[in-house]
Amino acid sequence: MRLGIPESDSPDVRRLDLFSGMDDAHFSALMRGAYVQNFPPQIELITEGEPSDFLHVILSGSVDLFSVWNGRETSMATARPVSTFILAASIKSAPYLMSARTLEKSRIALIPSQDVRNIFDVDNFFARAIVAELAQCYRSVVKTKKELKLRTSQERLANYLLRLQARVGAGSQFDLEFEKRRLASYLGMTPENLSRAFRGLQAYGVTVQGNRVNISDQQDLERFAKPNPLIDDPDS
Amino acid sequence: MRLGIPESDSPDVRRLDLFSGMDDAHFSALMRGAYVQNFPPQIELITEGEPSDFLHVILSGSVDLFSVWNGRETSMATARPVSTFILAASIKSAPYLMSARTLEKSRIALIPSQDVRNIFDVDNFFARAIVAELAQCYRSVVKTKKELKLRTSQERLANYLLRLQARVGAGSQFDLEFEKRRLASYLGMTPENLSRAFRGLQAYGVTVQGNRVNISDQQDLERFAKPNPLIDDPDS
DNA sequence: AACTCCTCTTGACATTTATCAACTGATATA
DNA sequence: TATATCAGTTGATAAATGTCAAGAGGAGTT
Repeated sequence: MRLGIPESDSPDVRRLDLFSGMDDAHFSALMRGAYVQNFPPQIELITEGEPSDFLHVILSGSVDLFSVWNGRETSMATARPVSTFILAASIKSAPYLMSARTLEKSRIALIPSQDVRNIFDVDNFFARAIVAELAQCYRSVVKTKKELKLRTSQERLANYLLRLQARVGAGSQFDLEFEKRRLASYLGMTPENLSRAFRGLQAYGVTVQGNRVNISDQQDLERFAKPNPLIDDPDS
Repeated sequence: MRLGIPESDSPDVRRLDLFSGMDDAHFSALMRGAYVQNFPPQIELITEGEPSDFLHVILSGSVDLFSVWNGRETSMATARPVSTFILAASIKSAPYLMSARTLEKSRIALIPSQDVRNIFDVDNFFARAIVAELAQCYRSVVKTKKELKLRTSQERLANYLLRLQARVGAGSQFDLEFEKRRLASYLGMTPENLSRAFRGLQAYGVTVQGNRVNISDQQDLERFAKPNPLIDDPDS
């Protein structure tokens, strides 16, 4: 761990929507108080309920945001480069609502929440960017909550596959982005049920071998999945 | 409908966290472009997917925020006085993700989204308040999503009752705030299942007659419900 | 009182989802 | 080569939840 973000990482952070419009001096001030650290896989970065002292920026690797209650655990979201997470908790100085653990070797910048709040007060571009980011996060959770309440597990899987396909810009073949047990948890079902959901989607031309997904009849799958921009579009 | 918010309503709006800290001139500017309107019950104020031209402030009555997909409908949240709704869509100029309908006779202020964005740029207090409000909304959805994924329907009902009891500051007896069919939808279950969940909670000292709820053994219910601040506390 | 409308409840049943245990297949390792 | 490990799958079964149809109980109306 070292104080101040090294030259090599700074441009990656700067490029984020959250930081791209702000004043140079303000950005430098933010970076001066920040750390960058490399973490091995499966490290718990954040535990829900703890005070939120840092805004996290993931530079490489990936991070699972998950929650626990009464001995049960569920995956809430995945953070990937280059983006921030737990912005809301940082801004409010409120305890984290979700825990975070690295899924793979990851490089992460930690910016003191107090610095974020200070710069927020003096930089209108930054303030606007924070608002945009928060609004984006909010709408993203609303969409996943809608999906949970309105779709069966098989429908969630079908639409997830279509979203993944669109995101990686793939044709009929692409790879799952992480292990199936986590995908199951993310989609709100058990691993056993995910297997059965995949098998059920064979009727609509979906096959899986290991991590490889093949969609043989796009139209047919879409007819079943009924994707909707107000749930499935990442923006909008 | 009339242009400009009347004297009688203005203080109610001003009192909101979102507006309480801002400059007088800026507040007046916001109010000048705003409407106030009275709506009868069961009026659809907003339809999801439409462009978000106004920030809504509910002055009296109550509003149901709900969503639809593939012929299914679910209640996502209830807006009550005095608070705003669909702030995120207004800020982003993005389409509404949820529809809104009045549950009862309601008085609602409509502030043009463009005005909100303009004042945001020149009033730092207002900007900070918007960020705080958005962060609050975000955390609120995260909590309800956690509850959906981690709790069974009976557990959700038990914890909902405890939250309602705390909110209305009641002892062992209090009234449900709206009809059971909507409560069921809000909690993510069918009306039939809500009935059975209530019956199941009799084992923990909960009885219902009409809208009247009686909790005869607080400890026992809490032992079953296992409320958790990171899901059930409205603030934090 | 009789009727209507409505929400809520109940019972029977179907579907969905979870649980548990066993098994498969791939990978790594000794 | 044998073995251990682990994610994933499968089957049997259980539990949770949804669906459908019928009935109970209120509130208002005629």
